[in-house]
Formats: sequence, structure tokens, C-alpha cells
Amino acid sequence: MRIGELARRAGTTTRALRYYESRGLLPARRNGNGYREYDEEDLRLLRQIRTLQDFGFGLEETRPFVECLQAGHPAGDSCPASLDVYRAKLAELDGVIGRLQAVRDEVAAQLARAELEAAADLPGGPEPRCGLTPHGGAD
Amino acid sequence: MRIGELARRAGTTTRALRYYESRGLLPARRNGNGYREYDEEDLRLLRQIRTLQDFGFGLEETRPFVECLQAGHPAGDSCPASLDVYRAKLAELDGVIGRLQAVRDEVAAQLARAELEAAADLPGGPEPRCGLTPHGGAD
DNA sequence: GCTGGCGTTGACGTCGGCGGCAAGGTCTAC
DNA sequence: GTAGACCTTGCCGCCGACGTCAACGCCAGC
Repeated sequence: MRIGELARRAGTTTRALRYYESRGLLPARRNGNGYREYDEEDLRLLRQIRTLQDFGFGLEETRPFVECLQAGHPAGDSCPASLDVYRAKLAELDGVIGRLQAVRDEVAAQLARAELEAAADLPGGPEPRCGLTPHGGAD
Repeated sequence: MRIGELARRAGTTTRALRYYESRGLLPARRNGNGYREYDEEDLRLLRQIRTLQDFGFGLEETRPFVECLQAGHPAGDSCPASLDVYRAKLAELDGVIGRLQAVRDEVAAQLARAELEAAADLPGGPEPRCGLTPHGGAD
């Protein structure tokens, strides 16, 4: 099949496919007129890429999975390198989630405080302090 | 004080300050030779910006806080517009965290499955399936 | 007067994953 | 033969928050 059909069947665009090829991720055969030619195996590789991308994996992170499939393994994550990517992504996600959660709690606290102060200011309250408190606590 | 000193005292760079000014966020007076001239109030504004930035707020999101301080309010979050930004950021964070958590759990599950299959493959296991499962479930 | 350390503006580079457009080649159908 | 649907390469644009020059001006000290 050609690039347009492959893109449609994988739910992506020809632009993305050419980009993947330029990154050496999804090589393509060429037929007589220079058109790219793909088969069902390429569709498998591409679906692996797309699935990981949908999960927030970067393109480079999908490479071990693709190479694993290309090497004839039954699944993209049948190889140790893929498992390493899983583990690294897991650690990365845990870090990001933890930091975001901390920020979320801090923002929620600041919002609650500011709302209280606003309510206290209407009847006539005391003088508050300056916005969001820096990380260090004391300046 | 001039731009270099302000940058040092706020823990940022002159480049960032000029950028903020170009965005209309932190205007500067000029002295005779064309140098930017700042005072302690500017330092307060800048610290407000930096604190919010450290929490992951975009520059535009800091604008209401800065304008609130410029309007003479005691804190950057003394104004309704700032509270709206808090609330929007809170909702945004909750959405992002929820999605990341879902991805995290999915990756953890895939990792566990793949590790099991790898262990089962060494002694001689059954045939597994393909990598990470797409969102839809059935294709 | 000359060095060095400040400051100025302007323009381009960064990172990722493509989108969009231009200018052309190729094949099919009518 | 010609419209139109596909394909090709290549290059610029985008998003945010600056970093990194380049080329220059200003001022203090020796």
C-alpha cells in the first residue's frame, strides 16, 4: 500500500509518516515511480508508534519497541530495552505527577487563603501579605 | 537600580527582564543614557512573576497578579482576576494530573504484563500479543 | 586613551512533532 | 487531453520563554 492508505489505516497523516522516516523510525521501500510502498508489517510498526505516542511517549522512546518488532519479536515490549523505557517512563511520570500534585495543593491553599482574605476585606479586615509565597518560606 | 542588579536580586537574568518588558509585563523607566531604571516596587512585581513561574504558571497567567500589585493592592492575588487564574490553574492541574495518573497506571500494568511474559518465555511459554494495547480495546 | 564591565537593540537558535505550502511528477478516468 | 487525486522534495511556521551571539554605546579607573 502507499503512504496515504497507510496513514488512513493508522489514523495519522502522511506528514507524520514522512517525519518518522526522516527520523529513521519507519523506513519505506520505494516502487518504480519513487512512491513509498508499505505492507501490513509496517502497519504493525506504525500502530505501535501511535499507541505509545498517544500515551505521551516521545518518538525516540518508541524506537526500542519498533526495533523489537522489526527484529521479529511477537510484541514491541518483548525486548529488555523496551522494558527499560517502560520503567524510565514510569519513574518520570511518578516524578512529574508528584511535583504537579504538590503545586496543585499549594495553589489550592493559596486560593483558599486569598478567598478568605477577600471575604474578610469586604467587612473591613486586617492587612494581608503578598500573593503566593516563594518556595523557601522565609526570604 | 539597573537591570543587572534587579536580575541578580530576583534570581533571574537580564534577558528574562527584557523579555518581560517586551511583553508589556514589567515596564521600565529610563535614565539619561537610556539605561533601564528600577525600584523596590519593580522587585516586588518581579518576585511575584518569578514565584508564579516557578509554580508552572505561564507568563500571561501572571499578568493579572502583576496588574493587581500595580493597582496598589497589597497582594498580587487580592483581585478577582487573580483568583480566577488560581481556579483555572487548579482545574487545569486536576485534569493533567488525572490523565497522567491514568497513563501511569496503564504503563505500570503493561510493564507488569511484559515482565511476566518475559519470565514465562524463558522456560517456554505461550504466544503473547502485541505490546501496549490501544485505547479502544478491540480494534 | 584604553581596558573592562556595565548597558543597548536586533536577530536568530532551541526543543518536538509535525502543519502548511510550493512546485513539480505520476497515474487513472473520462 | 485534461482534470483530479495521488505522490515527491524542500523549506518555513508554530508554541513558550528565554539563550546566545553581534555590534555597538556609556562610564569608571588607571
